Amino acid sequence: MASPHVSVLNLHGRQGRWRELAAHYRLLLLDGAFRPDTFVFPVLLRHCPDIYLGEAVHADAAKRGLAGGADPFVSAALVEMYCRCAGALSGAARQAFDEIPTPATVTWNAAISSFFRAGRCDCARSLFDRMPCRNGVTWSAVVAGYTQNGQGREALLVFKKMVEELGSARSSGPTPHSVAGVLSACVHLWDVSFAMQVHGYAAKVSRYVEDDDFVGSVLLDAYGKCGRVAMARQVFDSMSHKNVVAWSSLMASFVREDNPSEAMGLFREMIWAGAAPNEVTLTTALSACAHLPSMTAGKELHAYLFRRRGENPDIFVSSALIFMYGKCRALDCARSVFEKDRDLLCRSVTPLWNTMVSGYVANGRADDAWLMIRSMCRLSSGGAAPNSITLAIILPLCATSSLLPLGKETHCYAVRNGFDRELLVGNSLLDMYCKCGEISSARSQFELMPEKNRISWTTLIDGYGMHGGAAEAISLFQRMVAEQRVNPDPITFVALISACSHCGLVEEGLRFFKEMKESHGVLPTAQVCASMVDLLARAGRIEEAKEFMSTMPATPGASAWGALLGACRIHGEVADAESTLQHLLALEPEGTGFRTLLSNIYAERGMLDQVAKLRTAMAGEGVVKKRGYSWVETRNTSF
DNA sequence: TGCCGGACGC
Repeated sequence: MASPHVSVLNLHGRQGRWRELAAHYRLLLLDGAFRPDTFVFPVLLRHCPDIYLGEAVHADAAKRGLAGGADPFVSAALVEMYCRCAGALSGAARQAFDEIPTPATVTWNAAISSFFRAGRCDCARSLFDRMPCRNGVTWSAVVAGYTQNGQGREALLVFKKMVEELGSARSSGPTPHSVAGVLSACVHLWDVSFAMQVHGYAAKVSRYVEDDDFVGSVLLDAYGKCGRVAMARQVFDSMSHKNVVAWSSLMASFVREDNPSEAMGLFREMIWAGAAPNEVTLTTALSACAHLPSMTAGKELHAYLFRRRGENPDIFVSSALIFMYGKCRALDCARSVFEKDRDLLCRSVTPLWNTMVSGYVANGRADDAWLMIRSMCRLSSGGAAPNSITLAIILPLCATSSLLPLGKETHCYAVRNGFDRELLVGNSLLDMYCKCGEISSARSQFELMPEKNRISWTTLIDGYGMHGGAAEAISLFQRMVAEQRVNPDPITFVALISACSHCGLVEEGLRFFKEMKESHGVLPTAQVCASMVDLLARAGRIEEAKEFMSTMPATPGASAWGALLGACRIHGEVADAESTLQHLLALEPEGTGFRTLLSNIYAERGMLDQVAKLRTAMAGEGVVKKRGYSWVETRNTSF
């Protein structure tokens, strides 16, 4: 008669209330008729919060003759508990598994998943390889396990192995779980062609994509995240039942590809279709309003939220609301949402503070951002501890205003709290030191980083380029290629070619452009082409730059023409400057900087009539040049 | 009555 007790214990466990669970268990023990059995111990083990209590439960189970492999379910739960509570350091989990004389398939599966959750891919794999009889759950557990541990390539290999062993018979073929799992791996790897293969394979052997809304939503999410929104839309349209995840995911894809109005259109379509949006959908819709940006649509959503939830805010939704108001330059509205929801949310609300700070940063209100940071640190007055995201928001502020002392103070905070070892913070520190001109500090920060990605390398290459260190930039790039841990992307080449450009190393720049396509498989973007135009034109090879622009793979944009105009100024090429300006004005009619640049070219050549004509024309069109300003700091006050 | 999969913010 264990079932009613198990339900009560499970209820407490699912709500994370171990103390109540343990109290209920002790109460049950007082009843002489109660015998803890094979159903009770797994519940106790699954929910116990730490290794000490876990060992106590283990001892209790042993006393009642249920441990040591006597019961397969208890043994599986012991494996799970030791993995969860002792993590990667304990052999107890492995020992608990080895004690089971003949594990059932579910026991193998549970143990494999537990090892993956503890990050012990090696143990999970050795169990998988030793398993006498695998089922569909086994394969999907291994695919998901590798994906969750960041080993997407391994997940793909296991999926391929599964297809080979099971064939494509519907009865024994891929389960919906394994298809969904491998698609997550494709997203991690950004491997859209494998996702397409999985799609084709699933379509051949089943109707999962159309009939299983879970698989459909994972597939459309994979396409969306890999930048194939049109394909995501096709999958969405083919789904016979569109669940809330499918709607939200497609909306998010539109926002990601900078098409927020399409996302809002989809949101309205969803409401008309009678589907109910949840917190995630609303967060995504708010994000679309922020990207438009549309205060009207955002306010409508705010009103809808208020009617719907009353006074119960959700941290994601509140954060999105603050972000939306910040993007609409309505910082007072953002601040009032922040003040109210910060008090209503009883949990840690650091993300809310972060969003508010980033709103001030995005609107150029650096002083307000710093005031918030200071009050965050005063936890006694209702602040929240700054985390690594906070640091990534404020470090660029130290860089743009060249507030090096504040940057260093932030660096110290990061070191004291262990955030400096995180990639995001490490890259932000690197960028801050580069922009503040402390290139040697940037270098030591780079060398100290335990983990580096493409952004780390590119940031430092760009930093050397900005400070005339083309030789260091080139040797750093060569080291990046030699180490083969990360691949360069178009941005890396922009940094590298710009470094060559600033030092007049035209031939090297041309060589890197050639290598980019031929050796690294990186396709030139508009930005890369603009840096090539800059390279040639800045060195006075204006004709070659123009020739490059007429043959370059991307259509020349404002940055390419702007680079040409800048070079015309250096080399006093008035006629070229005039024709270049016409192209720029066609692309950006509102641009005032370019016209000012041309007027400076006239002025430097003594062509004062032309200067006057241009200035009059600008005034006639109502074009006003933004006033430039510089930033000075003395005794902690900025001017 | 236990094993595997999904969407959102800073």
